[in-house]
Order: sequence, then structure tokens, then C-alpha cells
Amino acid sequence: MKRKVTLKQIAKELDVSISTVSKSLRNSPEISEDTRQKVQAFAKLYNYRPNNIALSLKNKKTKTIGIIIPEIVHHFFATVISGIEQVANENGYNVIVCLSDESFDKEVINMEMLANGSIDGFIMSLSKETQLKKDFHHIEEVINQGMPVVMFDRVTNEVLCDKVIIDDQLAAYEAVDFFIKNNFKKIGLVTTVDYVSVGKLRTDGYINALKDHDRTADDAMIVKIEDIENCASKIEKLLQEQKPDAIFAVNELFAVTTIKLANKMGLKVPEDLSVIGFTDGIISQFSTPSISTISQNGIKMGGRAAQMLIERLEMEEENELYRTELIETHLVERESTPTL
Amino acid sequence: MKRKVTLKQIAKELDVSISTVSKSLRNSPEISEDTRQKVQAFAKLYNYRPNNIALSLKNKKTKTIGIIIPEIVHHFFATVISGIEQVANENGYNVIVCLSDESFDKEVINMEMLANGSIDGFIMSLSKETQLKKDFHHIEEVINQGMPVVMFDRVTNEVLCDKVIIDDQLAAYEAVDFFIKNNFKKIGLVTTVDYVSVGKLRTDGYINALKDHDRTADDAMIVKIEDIENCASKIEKLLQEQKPDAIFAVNELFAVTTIKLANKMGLKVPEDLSVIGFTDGIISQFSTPSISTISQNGIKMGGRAAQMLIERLEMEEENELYRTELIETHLVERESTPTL
DNA sequence: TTTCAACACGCAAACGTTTTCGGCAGGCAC
DNA sequence: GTGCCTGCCGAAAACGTTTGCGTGTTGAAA
Repeated sequence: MKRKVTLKQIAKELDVSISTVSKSLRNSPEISEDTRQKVQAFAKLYNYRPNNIALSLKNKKTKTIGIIIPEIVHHFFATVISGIEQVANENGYNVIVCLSDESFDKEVINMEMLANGSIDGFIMSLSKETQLKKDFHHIEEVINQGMPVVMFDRVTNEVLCDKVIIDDQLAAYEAVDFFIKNNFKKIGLVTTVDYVSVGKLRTDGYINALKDHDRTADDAMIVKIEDIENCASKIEKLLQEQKPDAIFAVNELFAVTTIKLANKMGLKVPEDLSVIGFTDGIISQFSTPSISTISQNGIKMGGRAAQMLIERLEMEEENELYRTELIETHLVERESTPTL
Repeated sequence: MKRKVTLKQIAKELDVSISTVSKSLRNSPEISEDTRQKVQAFAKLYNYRPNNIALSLKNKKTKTIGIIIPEIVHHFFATVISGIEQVANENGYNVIVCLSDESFDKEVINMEMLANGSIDGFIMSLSKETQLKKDFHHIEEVINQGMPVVMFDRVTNEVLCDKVIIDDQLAAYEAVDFFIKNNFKKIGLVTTVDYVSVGKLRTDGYINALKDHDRTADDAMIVKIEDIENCASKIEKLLQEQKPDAIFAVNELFAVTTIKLANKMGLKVPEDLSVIGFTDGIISQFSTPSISTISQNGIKMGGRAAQMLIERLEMEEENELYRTELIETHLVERESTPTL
């Protein structure tokens, strides 16, 4: 086993100083052609590669981006990571991934862990618990220490930083608008509890769309789900008692669950019930019927977030001007809505 | 903005030496109660945290695990990462994720990038291209440099290292065995091209199960798919010409695609055709009908891989004895197979 | 022969830690 | 008064880099 070779070892072997070796490898004109070639040959032979940690310490840059997300076993977040990783890689950055598991404490611990020099900046999406507690001091703190943060998807207005989101409210509006324009009468909503920021926005979009068409949003037509495991009865109740002809669900899990329950009750989708979901993930594509949905391009979102972070990292002067970028969405029509 | 405070700054403020500060914070008995308290109070006030990079350089340990996988937008790999992250976190490790995108070159570049000090060890699954080329010198190299590697799922016998896999052949055998025991006559196989290691093993399991029951594996009953985008015609041909009553598919994408095509041809699942897939992912759970499948616990797989790696990292003496651990699988019966 | 520039290289600091060792002062025993 | 021990602290090395600056040697010009 041959261990990694260092400048010091090369210097010793060739009987020159460490600085000579370093300069030779970096093609400094200070060094004679002769020794330079000798050193380079030797370095190549022993496959010398500078130690990243030492470079990080010296340069005070790690070329590493920290990602903190609630879950990775979630297609949307996986696509975002994929987008981040791609852009990061193109720019010579690595990504280090931490999962908060929707827990405030884990989010805080992970941030503190990474903030102590391991990374140059954060890309994150808030955990549910953090959104519930509205406690963002851990984020404020790293920003105060001069470490840039880019938030995506689940963001908050209470923290000043770059953000990249979709227009959740508008997207939801468009889905409901689609229903209204196509003459659906009783449009139900399956959404999250209000403290989930994106859920709330999508709920607002639903309500506004109805209002703008002179309909009232009836609370009986709205189901707010806290826990996906125990949501069946609530959705069944909505389907049974209100007999909606269309359902807008704020994520694909809610959409597919609604469809499954409807099927069990003898309702055919899309004949008896039309469904539009949110997030164009695996489920929407492959379930039967495939689900019409608001596409939310995670790859693009992650890519933009990474770009914004890297731009800020490589700016000379600091800039207090924070941007919020919108990633466009659109309705993907599939089998769960009728072709008209 | 207050930047991160260092030992040096504390030392200067309190007019003591750096070593005194360091020792005070680590509760060394060398330091008087008095100064110790003073230093600790000051450090707490300014929220001192040791710099990870400096510690890594000094200790020659980064407490970071490098993960290299073909894709993250793939439920199985996401669950594996989740499992790795959990165990890593419990042991004070972080994970840094790189994606090879199924490309040999990206796999090599990523490994070289991380091997230069950024991480303590690798957990990886081979890219398709690497499996095709059978070129593993990049892996041999990092192992030679004393950096432990744990491979999972897509592994190779040509590299000596710890591995964690499922018994792909046995699992496939059991799926086919299930069909045979339940009196299915014409059992088809939808699999990958042979160079994908796990695909080949599952194919072998299929063949062996047939042989053991005195049936011959007919090539006409086997479809080998290179590219999921252009597989429809091949599968349709199998369904049409051979009229199988059961299909074993080596992953869930193949399974759901087969079901969709069968539906299009007017075949009902499971009445006219039974299907068993592989990998208990989102698709299998939520498609209609839900798909019977061989469950492959990614969380457990990742967890075991992380344990093996960390054990090896924290061993004193080096140990050339490499283990291959098997994660058990089982058949999850759902709607795509008849209840008997 | 002296002077000076160019050339080639080494020294040392710096990044932020931890830890070994040595030193200084005070107190105690003789 | 001398010697020694102990308690407390600081200097310095080490991890692996990069880089500004100092220095010695060489050759040519004066």
C-alpha cells in the first residue's frame, strides 16, 4: 500500500525545498526549466494530488455546498439535489447532504455542524417543524457569520436571503381555473395543514380562483391533512358527503390517495371525478390512471439555487441585495382529467 | 456581521496564549480553575466552535463519508442514502454525495476529487458504464492508498472490499417459484442487458427456478431491455406472441411499464396476467393495481454499508478480511398477483 | 577586479487546531 | 540557603498548502 504522497516527501526525495516543489508544480517562472521538469515527472510518477483539506484551510474556501432538506426519499427533493449537484460539479463544487427528517432540532444540529468551516454556503428547504415553530435563529446566525444561504421551495419571509421558489399560489390558481373553465361545479381541495408554507399558498390559490369566478370556497369542500397515514376517513367523508366532480390535491401523494379511495367507492377517474395533483413525480407518471399535475421542475430549481449560491460565493464585494427567483410551472394534462 | 471567532482571537482578547485557551476549553487539569472559567465564559459568549477543517487537517480524519451512486432520482438509491445518512449521523459523520450519472468518466473524476483528503472512505454502487467496461482501476487505486471502500447493490468480484448486497439470484428464484407453485404455466421475464450485474443475477435466478422445476427457459419468453425509452415494442411482442400468464420484471419500472402495455392490449392484471416486480418503491405501492414485488430494504442496506465502513475506519490495526453481507428480501404480495 | 542584475532557490509565515515539552515561580523540606 | 516538587502557563511542532521575500550564485558589463 502506497500512501498519498505530499509535497514534503517529494521535496525530500529530490533534495529540494517544499516551496520549490510547489512552485514547480504550479509552473512558476521562478523555477528553472530543469528542476521544474524533474519535479513534475516525479509528481506524475507518484500521482501527486494536492490535499483538499490543506487547501481549504489555506484558502478559507472548501468548494463545498451544504444541502439541508427534510427528506431525500421524496422524488421532488431528489430532483432538486440532482439539479444542485450538476451545477455544483460544473463549477468545481461538491455537495454535502444533510437530512432534517422534518425535525427542527436535527436541522439546527446539522447547520451548526456544517457551519464550522466544512462548507462555503447553504442550500436548504425548511423542515415542517421549523415552519411550525417559526424559529429561524439558526439560519440568521450563519448568515450573520457571513455564510450565504439560499432557500428553496419551503421558505420564509422572516429570513433575508436569496430564494428560489415556484409561484405556488398562481400554480394552484391555474389548476382550479382549469376546472372552472371546463365546467366543473363542485371542486374539492385536499391540502396540508396551514403551517406548511407551500400548502398554505396553494390553498390560497384555490380560494382565490373560486372567488374570482364568483364562487365561495366552502370549508366542507376542503380537507386539511396533517398525517398521511390517517387521512383516509377525511377524504372519504369529503367524497361521500359533498360528491365533488373535481379534486385539486396539493401533492401527488394526496392525489393518488384520493384516486385510490375514489376507486374503492366505485367512482371512476376521470369519468366521475377529475383530479389534478401537484409535483410531476414518479407517482403521477406511472399510476393508473396517470395523474394530471402541476409540474414543478426540481432539476431547474436546484440548478438555479446552486447558481445563485455560487455567484454570491464568488462575488468580490458583499452584496446585501437578495433576490427571489420564480421557476415557472405548468399544468401537465394526463389521464386523470378528461380530454375536452 | 461577526465573523467566526478563533482560538487566536480569544487568546489575544484575554491576554493568554493559544495553548492556554485550547486547554481550557478541553478542561485540561493543567489550567487553573480561574482562567479556565474565564476562557470558557468568553468562548461561550462569542459562541466559539472549533474549525472542522483545521481539525481534519490535524487529525487526518474528516469524519465524512463519500457516496458515489449512479443516480439519486431513483427511489432505491434515495433510500440507501437515507440509511447511510442516519447511521453516519449517529456516529458523528457527514456524507458527501456524488452522482456518476451512469458514466464511467464521472465516476472516476468524482472518486479522484474526493480521494484527495476530502473524505475518510467511500460507499458506492457502480455505474452501468463501469460495469460494461469492467475497468475498476480507480477503485483499486483508492483502496491501495489505504482508503476503505464499501460497495453495495451493483458490485463486482474483481475488487476486494466490503460489500453489502441482496441475494439477487435467490430473490428472483423465489419470485418465479411463487409463480410455479401457483400453477402459472408461461412465465415471462423482463430484464436488463447482461452487463448490469444485478440484472444478470436476477435473470439467472429466473432460469434456475425454471430448470429446478423441469421447465426450460425459452429465450422467446425473455426480453432484455437496454433503454427504457424504447422498450415498448419488445414487451408488446412478448405479450402478443407468447401470451404469458405471468411476468417477472427485474425492477419496478419494467413492471409498471409491462402492466400499462398489457392494459393497452386489453389484458387485465392480475386476471389475465400476473406480475411481480423488484424493489419495493413508490411505483409498486401506488400504481393501480399495486404491484407485488421483491422488497429490497434500501434503508437497511445503506445502514449496514455505513456500519461496515465506520467499523473499518475506527479499527486500530488494518484488516484484510473483507466481508460480503446479505440483506434479506421477501416477496410483498399486492394486487398484481391473485390472492389464492 | 569590482559591481550589479538575473536567476534559482529556500525560509518562513499563514490558515486553526492539539499536544508535548520546557520553564518559571512559589512552597516545602532539609 | 539550597534543592526539589508542583502548579500554571507558553513556545513550538505538526498537519499540507501557497507565496512574498530574502539570499546566494552566476554571468556579464564597467
